[in-house]
Amino acid sequence: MTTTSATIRFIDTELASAPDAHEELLNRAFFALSDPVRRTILERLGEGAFLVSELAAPFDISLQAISRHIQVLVRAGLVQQARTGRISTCSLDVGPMFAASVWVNRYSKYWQNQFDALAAGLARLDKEATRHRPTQRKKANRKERR
Amino acid sequence: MTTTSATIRFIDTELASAPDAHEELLNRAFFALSDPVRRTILERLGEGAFLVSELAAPFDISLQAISRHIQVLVRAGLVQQARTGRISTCSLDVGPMFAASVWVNRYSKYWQNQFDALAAGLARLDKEATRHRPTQRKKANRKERR
DNA sequence: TTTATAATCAACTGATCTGTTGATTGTCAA
DNA sequence: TTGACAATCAACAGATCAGTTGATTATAAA
Repeated sequence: MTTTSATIRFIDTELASAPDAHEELLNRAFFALSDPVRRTILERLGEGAFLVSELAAPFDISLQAISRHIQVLVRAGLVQQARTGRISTCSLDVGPMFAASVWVNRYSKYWQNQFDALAAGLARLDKEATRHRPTQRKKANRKERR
Repeated sequence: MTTTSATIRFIDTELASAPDAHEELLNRAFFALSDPVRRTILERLGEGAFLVSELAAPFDISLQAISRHIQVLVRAGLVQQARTGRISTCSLDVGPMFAASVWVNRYSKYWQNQFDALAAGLARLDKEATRHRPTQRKKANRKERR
Protein backbone atom coordinates (compact mmCIF):
# COMPACT_ATOMS: atom_id res chain seq x y z
CA MET A 1 0.00 0.00 0.00
CA THR A 2 2.52 2.57 -1.07
CA THR A 3 -0.17 4.90 -2.41
CA THR A 4 -2.09 5.18 0.86
CA SER A 5 -0.64 8.49 1.90
CA ALA A 6 -1.35 10.16 -1.43
CA THR A 7 -4.78 8.57 -1.49
CA ILE A 8 -5.78 9.97 1.87
CA ARG A 9 -4.49 13.39 0.99
CA PHE A 10 -6.55 13.40 -2.21
CA ILE A 11 -9.65 12.28 -0.39
CA ASP A 12 -9.25 14.92 2.28
CA THR A 13 -9.16 17.76 -0.25
CA GLU A 14 -12.08 16.18 -2.07
CA LEU A 15 -14.04 16.22 1.16
CA ALA A 16 -13.16 19.76 2.03
CA SER A 17 -15.45 20.89 -0.78
CA ALA A 18 -18.48 19.15 0.73
CA PRO A 19 -17.70 18.48 4.37
CA ASP A 20 -21.31 18.09 5.50
CA ALA A 21 -22.10 15.55 2.85
CA HIS A 22 -19.04 13.58 3.79
CA GLU A 23 -19.95 13.67 7.49
CA GLU A 24 -23.41 12.42 6.66
CA LEU A 25 -21.99 9.73 4.41
CA LEU A 26 -19.85 8.49 7.30
CA ASN A 27 -22.77 8.66 9.74
CA ARG A 28 -24.89 6.49 7.50
CA ALA A 29 -22.12 4.10 6.52
CA PHE A 30 -21.02 3.38 10.09
CA PHE A 31 -24.61 3.09 11.26
CA ALA A 32 -25.47 0.70 8.44
CA LEU A 33 -22.45 -1.41 9.41
CA SER A 34 -23.48 -1.55 13.06
CA ASP A 35 -26.12 -4.23 12.44
CA PRO A 36 -25.13 -7.89 11.96
CA VAL A 37 -27.97 -8.58 9.53
CA ARG A 38 -26.82 -5.75 7.30
CA ARG A 39 -23.20 -6.82 7.54
CA THR A 40 -24.19 -10.34 6.51
CA ILE A 41 -26.09 -8.93 3.53
CA LEU A 42 -23.02 -6.95 2.51
CA GLU A 43 -20.79 -10.01 2.82
CA ARG A 44 -23.19 -11.86 0.55
CA LEU A 45 -23.21 -9.04 -1.99
CA GLY A 46 -19.43 -9.24 -2.05
CA GLU A 47 -19.93 -12.45 -4.03
CA GLY A 48 -22.20 -10.88 -6.61
CA ALA A 49 -25.67 -9.48 -7.23
CA PHE A 50 -28.75 -10.93 -5.54
CA LEU A 51 -32.50 -10.44 -5.46
CA VAL A 52 -34.12 -9.12 -2.29
CA SER A 53 -35.82 -12.46 -1.73
CA GLU A 54 -32.53 -14.30 -2.17
CA LEU A 55 -30.87 -12.05 0.38
CA ALA A 56 -33.77 -12.56 2.77
CA ALA A 57 -33.83 -16.37 2.54
CA PRO A 58 -31.17 -17.17 5.18
CA PHE A 59 -32.80 -14.99 7.82
CA ASP A 60 -35.60 -15.77 10.21
CA ILE A 61 -37.25 -12.39 9.90
CA SER A 62 -39.87 -11.20 7.45
CA LEU A 63 -39.15 -10.12 3.90
CA GLN A 64 -40.41 -6.67 4.78
CA ALA A 65 -37.84 -6.34 7.52
CA ILE A 66 -35.07 -7.34 5.12
CA SER A 67 -36.40 -4.92 2.54
CA ARG A 68 -36.04 -2.14 5.07
CA HIS A 69 -32.54 -3.25 6.03
CA ILE A 70 -31.67 -2.97 2.37
CA GLN A 71 -33.17 0.49 2.26
CA VAL A 72 -30.84 1.49 5.07
CA LEU A 73 -27.93 0.18 3.04
CA VAL A 74 -29.14 2.03 -0.05
CA ARG A 75 -29.47 5.29 1.84
CA ALA A 76 -25.93 4.77 3.10
CA GLY A 77 -24.84 4.35 -0.52
CA LEU A 78 -23.51 0.88 0.17
CA VAL A 79 -26.03 -0.92 -2.03
CA GLN A 80 -27.55 -0.12 -5.40
CA GLN A 81 -30.88 -1.45 -6.52
CA ALA A 82 -31.92 -1.97 -10.11
CA ARG A 83 -35.60 -2.73 -10.52
CA THR A 84 -36.60 -4.53 -13.68
CA GLY A 85 -40.22 -5.45 -13.57
CA ARG A 86 -41.27 -6.83 -10.25
CA ILE A 87 -37.83 -8.01 -9.23
CA SER A 88 -35.13 -5.85 -7.72
CA THR A 89 -31.46 -6.73 -8.07
CA CYS A 90 -29.11 -5.56 -5.34
CA SER A 91 -25.42 -4.97 -5.84
CA LEU A 92 -22.57 -3.66 -3.78
CA ASP A 93 -21.12 -0.15 -3.85
CA VAL A 94 -17.97 0.12 -1.77
CA GLY A 95 -17.59 3.91 -2.01
CA PRO A 96 -18.82 4.65 1.52
CA MET A 97 -16.97 1.59 2.82
CA PHE A 98 -13.79 3.06 1.43
CA ALA A 99 -14.57 6.37 3.12
CA ALA A 100 -15.11 4.52 6.39
CA SER A 101 -11.80 2.72 5.94
CA VAL A 102 -10.00 6.00 5.34
CA TRP A 103 -11.46 7.43 8.54
CA VAL A 104 -10.65 4.40 10.67
CA ASN A 105 -7.18 3.97 9.25
CA ARG A 106 -6.08 7.29 10.63
CA TYR A 107 -5.41 5.28 13.78
CA SER A 108 -3.38 2.60 12.04
CA LYS A 109 -0.23 4.06 13.54
CA TYR A 110 -1.44 2.76 16.90
CA TRP A 111 -1.74 -0.76 15.60
CA GLN A 112 1.63 -2.06 16.65
CA ASN A 113 -0.11 -3.80 19.55
CA GLN A 114 -3.30 -4.60 17.72
CA PHE A 115 -3.38 -8.15 19.07
CA ASP A 116 -3.24 -7.12 22.71
CA ALA A 117 -5.85 -4.42 22.15
CA LEU A 118 -8.29 -6.69 20.35
CA ALA A 119 -7.79 -9.51 22.83
CA ALA A 120 -8.42 -7.09 25.69
CA GLY A 121 -11.65 -5.93 24.06
CA LEU A 122 -12.90 -9.47 23.62
CA ALA A 123 -11.90 -10.45 27.16
CA ARG A 124 -13.77 -7.44 28.49
CA LEU A 125 -16.91 -8.44 26.60
CA ASP A 126 -16.64 -12.00 27.91
CA LYS A 127 -16.31 -10.75 31.47
CA GLU A 128 -19.35 -8.52 30.99
CA ALA A 129 -21.38 -11.42 29.64
CA THR A 130 -20.39 -13.61 32.58
CA ARG A 131 -21.10 -10.97 35.19
CA HIS A 132 -24.71 -10.39 34.34
CA ARG A 133 -25.83 -12.83 31.75
CA PRO A 134 -29.44 -12.27 30.67
CA THR A 135 -31.64 -15.21 31.69
CA GLN A 136 -33.56 -14.95 28.45
CA ARG A 137 -33.61 -12.64 25.52
CA LYS A 138 -36.67 -10.45 25.43
CA LYS A 139 -37.23 -10.97 21.75
CA ALA A 140 -35.64 -13.23 19.18
CA ASN A 141 -32.91 -11.59 17.10
CA ARG A 142 -33.22 -8.46 19.20
CA LYS A 143 -30.13 -6.32 19.56
CA GLU A 144 -28.26 -6.90 22.81
CA ARG A 145 -28.63 -4.07 25.29
CA ARG A 146 -25.03 -3.90 26.41
CA MET B 1 1.81 -3.14 4.64
CA THR B 2 3.45 -6.43 3.87
CA THR B 3 2.18 -8.03 7.09
CA THR B 4 -1.49 -7.34 6.46
CA SER B 5 -2.35 -10.75 5.11
CA ALA B 6 -0.78 -12.63 8.00
CA THR B 7 -2.35 -10.21 10.44
CA ILE B 8 -5.85 -10.76 9.16
CA ARG B 9 -5.42 -14.51 9.17
CA PHE B 10 -4.30 -14.45 12.82
CA ILE B 11 -7.18 -12.26 13.86
CA ASP B 12 -9.71 -14.49 12.10
CA THR B 13 -8.61 -17.56 14.01
CA GLU B 14 -8.58 -15.56 17.20
CA LEU B 15 -12.18 -14.54 16.57
CA ALA B 16 -13.33 -18.04 15.75
CA SER B 17 -12.99 -18.91 19.41
CA ALA B 18 -15.50 -16.25 20.48
CA PRO B 19 -17.58 -15.32 17.44
CA ASP B 20 -20.47 -13.79 19.37
CA ALA B 21 -18.25 -11.50 21.36
CA HIS B 22 -16.59 -10.39 18.17
CA GLU B 23 -19.92 -9.71 16.50
CA GLU B 24 -21.00 -7.66 19.47
CA LEU B 25 -17.69 -5.82 19.48
CA LEU B 26 -18.24 -4.86 15.83
CA ASN B 27 -21.85 -3.85 16.49
CA ARG B 28 -20.80 -1.49 19.23
CA ALA B 29 -17.73 -0.16 17.46
CA PHE B 30 -19.55 0.69 14.24
CA PHE B 31 -22.47 2.17 16.13
CA ALA B 32 -20.16 4.30 18.26
CA LEU B 33 -18.49 5.54 15.09
CA SER B 34 -21.81 6.49 13.48
CA ASP B 35 -22.14 9.71 15.49
CA PRO B 36 -20.12 12.80 14.53
CA VAL B 37 -19.77 13.97 18.14
CA ARG B 38 -18.25 10.67 19.13
CA ARG B 39 -15.95 10.65 16.09
CA THR B 40 -14.74 14.14 17.02
CA ILE B 41 -14.04 12.95 20.57
CA LEU B 42 -12.04 10.04 19.20
CA GLU B 43 -10.06 12.34 16.91
CA ARG B 44 -9.23 14.48 19.91
CA LEU B 45 -8.16 11.46 21.96
CA GLY B 46 -5.81 10.53 19.15
CA GLU B 47 -3.68 13.45 20.34
CA GLY B 48 -3.54 12.26 23.94
CA ALA B 49 -5.56 11.90 27.14
CA PHE B 50 -8.24 14.41 28.14
CA LEU B 51 -10.67 15.04 30.96
CA VAL B 52 -14.38 14.69 30.31
CA SER B 53 -14.84 18.43 30.76
CA GLU B 54 -12.02 19.15 28.32
CA LEU B 55 -13.61 16.87 25.74
CA ALA B 56 -16.98 18.54 26.30
CA ALA B 57 -15.74 22.12 25.97
CA PRO B 58 -15.91 22.46 22.15
CA PHE B 59 -19.49 21.24 21.95
CA ASP B 60 -22.73 23.10 22.40
CA ILE B 61 -24.45 20.33 24.31
CA SER B 62 -24.51 19.65 28.03
CA LEU B 63 -21.72 17.94 29.93
CA GLN B 64 -24.14 15.16 30.80
CA ALA B 65 -24.76 14.45 27.13
CA ILE B 66 -21.03 14.27 26.47
CA SER B 67 -20.59 12.01 29.48
CA ARG B 68 -23.07 9.63 27.95
CA HIS B 69 -21.39 9.80 24.55
CA ILE B 70 -18.20 8.77 26.33
CA GLN B 71 -20.04 5.92 28.00
CA VAL B 72 -21.05 4.66 24.57
CA LEU B 73 -17.40 4.79 23.51
CA VAL B 74 -16.34 2.98 26.69
CA ARG B 75 -18.90 0.23 26.17
CA ALA B 76 -17.60 -0.15 22.63
CA GLY B 77 -14.11 -0.56 24.10
CA LEU B 78 -12.84 2.45 22.17
CA VAL B 79 -12.16 4.59 25.23
CA GLN B 80 -10.77 3.84 28.65
CA GLN B 81 -11.51 5.93 31.70
CA ALA B 82 -9.27 6.25 34.74
CA ARG B 83 -10.91 8.02 37.66
CA THR B 84 -8.61 9.58 40.19
CA GLY B 85 -10.55 11.54 42.74
CA ARG B 86 -13.22 13.65 41.17
CA ILE B 87 -11.65 13.83 37.72
CA SER B 88 -11.84 11.19 35.04
CA THR B 89 -9.15 10.89 32.41
CA CYS B 90 -10.15 9.46 29.04
CA SER B 91 -7.75 7.74 26.69
CA LEU B 92 -8.00 5.94 23.39
CA ASP B 93 -8.10 2.20 22.82
CA VAL B 94 -7.88 1.30 19.16
CA GLY B 95 -8.58 -2.41 19.55
CA PRO B 96 -12.19 -2.29 18.29
CA MET B 97 -11.17 0.25 15.65
CA PHE B 98 -8.66 -2.26 14.36
CA ALA B 99 -11.35 -4.94 14.30
CA ALA B 100 -13.59 -2.58 12.33
CA SER B 101 -10.78 -1.88 9.91
CA VAL B 102 -10.21 -5.59 9.40
CA TRP B 103 -13.90 -6.08 8.61
CA VAL B 104 -14.14 -3.17 6.22
CA ASN B 105 -10.88 -3.96 4.48
CA ARG B 106 -12.24 -7.24 3.20
CA TYR B 107 -13.62 -5.10 0.38
CA SER B 108 -10.33 -3.40 -0.39
CA LYS B 109 -10.02 -5.48 -3.53
CA TYR B 110 -12.89 -3.44 -4.96
CA TRP B 111 -11.07 -0.18 -4.39
CA GLN B 112 -9.47 0.25 -7.74
CA ASN B 113 -12.08 2.89 -8.50
CA GLN B 114 -12.42 4.25 -5.01
CA PHE B 115 -12.43 7.83 -6.24
CA ASP B 116 -15.34 7.33 -8.58
CA ALA B 117 -17.28 5.44 -5.96
CA LEU B 118 -16.78 8.03 -3.26
CA ALA B 119 -17.51 10.90 -5.61
CA ALA B 120 -20.70 9.18 -6.70
CA GLY B 121 -21.75 8.79 -3.10
CA LEU B 122 -21.18 12.44 -2.34
CA ALA B 123 -22.95 13.53 -5.51
CA ARG B 124 -25.92 11.40 -4.59
CA LEU B 125 -26.11 13.00 -1.15
CA ASP B 126 -25.92 16.46 -2.68
CA LYS B 127 -28.75 15.62 -5.07
CA GLU B 128 -30.85 14.33 -2.20
CA ALA B 129 -30.20 17.48 -0.19
CA THR B 130 -31.21 19.66 -3.13
CA ARG B 131 -34.35 17.69 -3.89
CA HIS B 132 -35.99 18.08 -0.54
CA ARG B 133 -33.96 20.38 1.60
CA PRO B 134 -35.38 20.80 5.11
CA THR B 135 -36.51 24.38 5.70
CA GLN B 136 -35.23 24.27 9.25
CA ARG B 137 -33.72 21.69 11.50
CA LYS B 138 -36.13 20.54 14.18
CA LYS B 139 -33.56 20.64 16.92
CA ALA B 140 -30.03 21.95 17.09
CA ASN B 141 -27.36 19.30 16.51
CA ARG B 142 -30.06 16.72 15.90
CA LYS B 143 -29.21 13.87 13.63
CA GLU B 144 -30.31 14.36 10.03
CA ARG B 145 -33.24 12.21 9.08
CA ARG B 146 -32.02 11.04 5.70
C1' DT C 1 -58.52 -12.90 -17.70
C1' DT C 2 -57.24 -14.78 -13.56
C1' DT C 3 -53.87 -16.04 -10.40
C1' DA C 4 -49.44 -16.24 -8.22
C1' DT C 5 -45.26 -13.90 -7.11
C1' DA C 6 -41.64 -10.01 -5.87
C1' DA C 7 -41.31 -6.19 -3.50
C1' DT C 8 -42.76 -2.22 -1.19
C1' DC C 9 -45.96 0.69 1.51
C1' DA C 10 -48.57 1.71 5.72
C1' DA C 11 -49.70 1.45 10.37
C1' DC C 12 -48.63 -0.19 14.76
C1' DT C 13 -45.71 -1.73 18.91
C1' DG C 14 -41.96 -1.90 22.03
C1' DA C 15 -37.24 -0.75 22.65
C1' DT C 16 -33.44 2.34 22.13
C1' DC C 17 -31.11 6.97 21.30
C1' DT C 18 -30.08 11.60 22.41
C1' DG C 19 -30.89 15.47 24.42
C1' DT C 20 -32.72 18.14 28.52
C1' DT C 21 -32.95 19.56 33.70
C1' DG C 22 -32.35 18.57 38.53
C1' DA C 23 -30.25 15.86 42.15
C1' DT C 24 -26.32 13.34 43.91
C1' DT C 25 -21.60 11.75 44.86
C1' DG C 26 -17.03 12.58 45.89
C1' DT C 27 -12.90 15.45 46.03
C1' DC C 28 -10.33 19.73 46.35
C1' DA C 29 -9.71 24.24 48.32
C1' DA C 30 -10.75 28.52 51.12
C1' DT D 1 -16.25 23.15 58.04
C1' DT D 2 -18.01 25.04 54.09
C1' DG D 3 -18.35 25.82 49.41
C1' DA D 4 -16.95 25.07 44.62
C1' DC D 5 -16.20 21.82 41.15
C1' DA D 6 -15.93 17.27 38.14
C1' DA D 7 -18.61 13.84 36.91
C1' DT D 8 -22.38 10.82 37.04
C1' DC D 9 -27.15 9.39 38.10
C1' DA D 10 -32.16 9.73 37.43
C1' DA D 11 -36.22 10.89 35.21
C1' DC D 12 -38.36 12.80 31.41
C1' DA D 13 -39.54 14.04 26.24
C1' DG D 14 -39.26 13.51 21.43
C1' DA D 15 -37.34 11.02 17.62
C1' DT D 16 -35.70 6.91 15.54
C1' DC D 17 -35.17 1.83 15.03
C1' DA D 18 -36.52 -2.82 14.09
C1' DG D 19 -39.75 -5.93 14.03
C1' DT D 20 -44.68 -7.38 13.09
C1' DT D 21 -49.13 -7.91 10.10
C1' DG D 22 -52.07 -6.49 6.38
C1' DA D 23 -52.75 -3.98 2.08
C1' DT D 24 -51.01 -2.50 -2.34
C1' DT D 25 -48.48 -2.30 -6.75
C1' DA D 26 -46.76 -4.30 -10.67
C1' DT D 27 -45.18 -8.05 -13.35
C1' DA D 28 -45.12 -13.01 -14.85
C1' DA D 29 -47.53 -17.08 -15.76
C1' DA D 30 -51.57 -20.32 -16.15
